[in-house]
Amino acid sequence: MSSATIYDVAGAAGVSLATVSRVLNNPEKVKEETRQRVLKVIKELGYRPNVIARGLASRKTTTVGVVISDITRASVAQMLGGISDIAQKYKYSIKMFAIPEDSDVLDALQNIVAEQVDGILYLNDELNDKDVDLIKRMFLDNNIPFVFANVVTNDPSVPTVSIDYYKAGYELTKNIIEKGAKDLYFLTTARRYSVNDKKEEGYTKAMKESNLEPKVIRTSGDTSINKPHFETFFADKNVDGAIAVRDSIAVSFMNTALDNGKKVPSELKVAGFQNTKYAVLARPQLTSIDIPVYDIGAVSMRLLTKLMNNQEVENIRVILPHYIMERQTT
Amino acid sequence: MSSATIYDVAGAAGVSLATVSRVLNNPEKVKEETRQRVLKVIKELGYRPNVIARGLASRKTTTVGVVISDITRASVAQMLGGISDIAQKYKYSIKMFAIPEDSDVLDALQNIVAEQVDGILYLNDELNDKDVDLIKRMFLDNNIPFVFANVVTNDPSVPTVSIDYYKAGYELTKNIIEKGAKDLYFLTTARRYSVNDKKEEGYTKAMKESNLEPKVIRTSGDTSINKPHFETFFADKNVDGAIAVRDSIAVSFMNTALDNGKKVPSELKVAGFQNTKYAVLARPQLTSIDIPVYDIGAVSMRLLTKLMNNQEVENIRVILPHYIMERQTT
DNA sequence: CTGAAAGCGCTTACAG
DNA sequence: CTGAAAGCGCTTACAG
Repeated sequence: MSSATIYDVAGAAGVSLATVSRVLNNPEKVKEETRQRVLKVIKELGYRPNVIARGLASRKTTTVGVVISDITRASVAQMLGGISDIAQKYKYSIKMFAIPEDSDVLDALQNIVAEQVDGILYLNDELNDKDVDLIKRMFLDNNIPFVFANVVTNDPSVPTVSIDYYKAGYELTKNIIEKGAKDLYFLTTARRYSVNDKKEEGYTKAMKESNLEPKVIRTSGDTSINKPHFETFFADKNVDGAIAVRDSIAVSFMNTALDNGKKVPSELKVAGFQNTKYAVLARPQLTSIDIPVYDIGAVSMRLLTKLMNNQEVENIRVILPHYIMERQTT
Repeated sequence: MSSATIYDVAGAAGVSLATVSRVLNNPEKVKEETRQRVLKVIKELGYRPNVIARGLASRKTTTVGVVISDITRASVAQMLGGISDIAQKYKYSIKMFAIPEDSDVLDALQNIVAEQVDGILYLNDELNDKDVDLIKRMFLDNNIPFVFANVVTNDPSVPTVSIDYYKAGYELTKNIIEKGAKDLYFLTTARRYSVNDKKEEGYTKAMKESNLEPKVIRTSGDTSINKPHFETFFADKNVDGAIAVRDSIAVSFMNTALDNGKKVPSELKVAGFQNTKYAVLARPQLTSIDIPVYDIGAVSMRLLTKLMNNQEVENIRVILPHYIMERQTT
């Protein structure tokens, strides 16, 4: 039942444990013949090195910590998919850490550091620049490589993979203005954080360029709370367009509009961000900014492997391309 | 920068490292006064035990492996949420293992075992009884506790947490028949596996009880492939009802029906399984079997902790309650 | 209640 | 190219 150890292999192959270790880690240093003999025994015994012992001896765990603040976000699963695929390729394991809502983030991160991960991936959290700075310092103090995935910050020293949210917000707004919207609203989350702020800046810029008044509505990310909020909206406001920071908010807004007799897209144009399944399954199908979520995960993980191995990295702030997926709502 | 070790603490507190270890693991064995002194030093130095060294020495890693075959499934994120919350409560870390599509599952599991996890959670995979049996034997051989979450099997010795899919399928079908559907189809995945097979059995039973002919359509789980498939459907078939094994399939079928001029629910009743956000955001809103996905994750993890600690478990096959969330499509 | 010592299963200079 | 030995940072009988 309990699996074979390196001693068992050494004994059966008639070599020292050091040689077995070399066969696994530095095969070129072992004579071909010996190597084959050891490899044969390894296979026969079904030996797999105990990664914990290896981790302690080598001070490398080949494990990365993935920090997730809100696991229910639609993008998390896809991002994890990208991370996982690349991690597998480079033989890294993934330890997942969900940070509970109202906990001390820095303390939670200390614990993650104590887990001896070789690097940390910090996923699309609702962080502002100050938060990022605090977290960055903590990682630096502990000398642990890190990458922020889908978190934006102005600090040029922070490794980041994301899209240009400012530009995306700008382009999407321009696009909808060109299609005729004038009373174009921007629906964002109540809580302010950098990713959504960037989208909003782009929106505001585009509106002003067209001499239109930016109108920002802050609402809950929770679609079930949105509905009553949106209901009151149509009673007292003129509105012929809406851009929401998430597809789910866009769809929920659109559904309320439809229930209130608005025609989409002729009377009201709607668009979202992320291009999730919601956008495709909605009727009419939702126009949305396509964000390469899987790629953000994959590229982040790739960047982290380079950082962990002290490889030369030309650019630690990667911007991935986005595009407007135009559908029936605009 | 590099954090303090147990030696540093012992030195600063004027005790042996054994005592420091006891303060952490068996505090009742240490004199109050000594304990306080050690605790104070621990806090001052910001000492956190190296979990890798602890794992090697104690042969317990307080880490569980979570095996996920298809991370893009809508339910995975929620299930991970439940798992994570309970794991945190019992101080377990989570290592995530995505099993690549066409890989050798048993070999992948061997690797997970080599990671020295204390237990394994196997998430809602598309497994049949034979697969489950193979996997179970592997875990047993390696003497590692495990729980299958949202996987059903007839083997009474396999710890499982899920809902009664047979009953759910039966009840949902009955419900829709009572509302008048006669040509009621069942849309399931091309690949056969136990969870969907159970739903189908329940459907078939209910249809036969009402002297209606069961009609099962196997289609892709991929909604983008479904559409052309469904298009041909309305050309040559009478259909006044459809139950799909997933919400996304149900919505995609309904949308095609709507495009083909069918009225929902008067001419066609539609229902799905899982009660995801898709069901709520769809128009008309979809009737669906509510599956407590978060709870399945949480209860699985709780069960696993008991198994890992050799606690008495009254029932290793937990069935959680489900209900029919009736909405506008039926 | 506390300490000295062995051991967990590996890696890695250091000799040879 | 290979082996003996130290060490990674802990836990845990065993003495006292």
